[in-house]
Amino acid sequence: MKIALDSFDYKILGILQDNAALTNQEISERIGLSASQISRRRQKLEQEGVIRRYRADLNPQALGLLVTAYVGVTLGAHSRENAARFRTMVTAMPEVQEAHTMTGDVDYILKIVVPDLQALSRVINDDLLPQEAVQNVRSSIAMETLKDENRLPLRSTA
Amino acid sequence: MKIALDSFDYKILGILQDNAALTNQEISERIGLSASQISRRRQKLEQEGVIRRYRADLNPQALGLLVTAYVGVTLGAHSRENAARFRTMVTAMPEVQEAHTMTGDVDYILKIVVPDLQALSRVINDDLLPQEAVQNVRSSIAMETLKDENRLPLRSTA
DNA sequence: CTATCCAACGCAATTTTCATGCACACACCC
DNA sequence: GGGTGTGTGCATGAAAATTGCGTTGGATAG
Repeated sequence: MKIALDSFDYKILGILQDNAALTNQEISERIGLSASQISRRRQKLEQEGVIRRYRADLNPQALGLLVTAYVGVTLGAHSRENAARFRTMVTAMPEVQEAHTMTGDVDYILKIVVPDLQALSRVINDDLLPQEAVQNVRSSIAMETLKDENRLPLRSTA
Repeated sequence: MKIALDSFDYKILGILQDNAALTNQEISERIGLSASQISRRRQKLEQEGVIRRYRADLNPQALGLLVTAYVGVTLGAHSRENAARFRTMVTAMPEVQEAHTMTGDVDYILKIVVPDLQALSRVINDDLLPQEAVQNVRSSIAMETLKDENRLPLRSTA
């Protein structure tokens, strides 16, 4: 199933990506399309899976989550089961916001958000390092976040 | 101004963080508080800045954004202006989802999302490397994303 | 122990927003 | 030229959010 999006769809996505609290009427006024059409197009986009869901974007500072860190994990040449266990574990850890397998010298990169450095240390020493599969862990702490919008770049063409 | 949150607030935040499309009535049923109170508490949380905004979470695959990369940037010992220019530039680049200044041997980590490897190469060679301040760039590509929910870990206490 | 106060609560009424049936317009194909 | 299909705006009915209001419960002071 091919998904065809026109420029109205892109405009709607671009707006909703920044502010999903706008009413269809407000979106309507910004892009010059009736509110009912906005509604129908949104339904389509949701059904097609282009819009995965709607989320509240919380302020980490206000919640006492002051430390963001990127942790590079290297796995040893271990059993498939241990590696699988590592992935399951990491996926289930609430402090881990993102986890990717990477090309290059590091196998995994984890984005971790915690209240303070002590909590980071706990996560690394108690949760990550004890795992069989883990050979090495290198963490780097974000001192200042310049940008963290997780806004996808929508191609302007079409 | 100290922000005091009780367990109802945490429950609301936890739910909205996963699904902001739920009605107050539905949230009400899940946590045992009337819909009108959910509404009032949400207003308070929004006003206090705990809830920053509501966003549509888009599917990168469906939009042809197939490549996620983490790029570590090292700055040379250059002028303050060049460094500032770098930060401005990076903040304005749509492909850059996140940008953090880091502790350790790398000055910045950028999370970049692009359609393909060619586009990544373009970003690095045309946008990043030509900058005065930039000394070195090392990129690592995400082969598989295990987790990318950007869900903050809300402390269960209180 | 009781009176008072204040914040939080639920209910119900109001207002806003959403969803959909319907008729029309435009483009494309036969 | 006529028919078909997709997309559109308008208007209506349904659903949801918001808010006024009276009440409740817990803390504090007398």
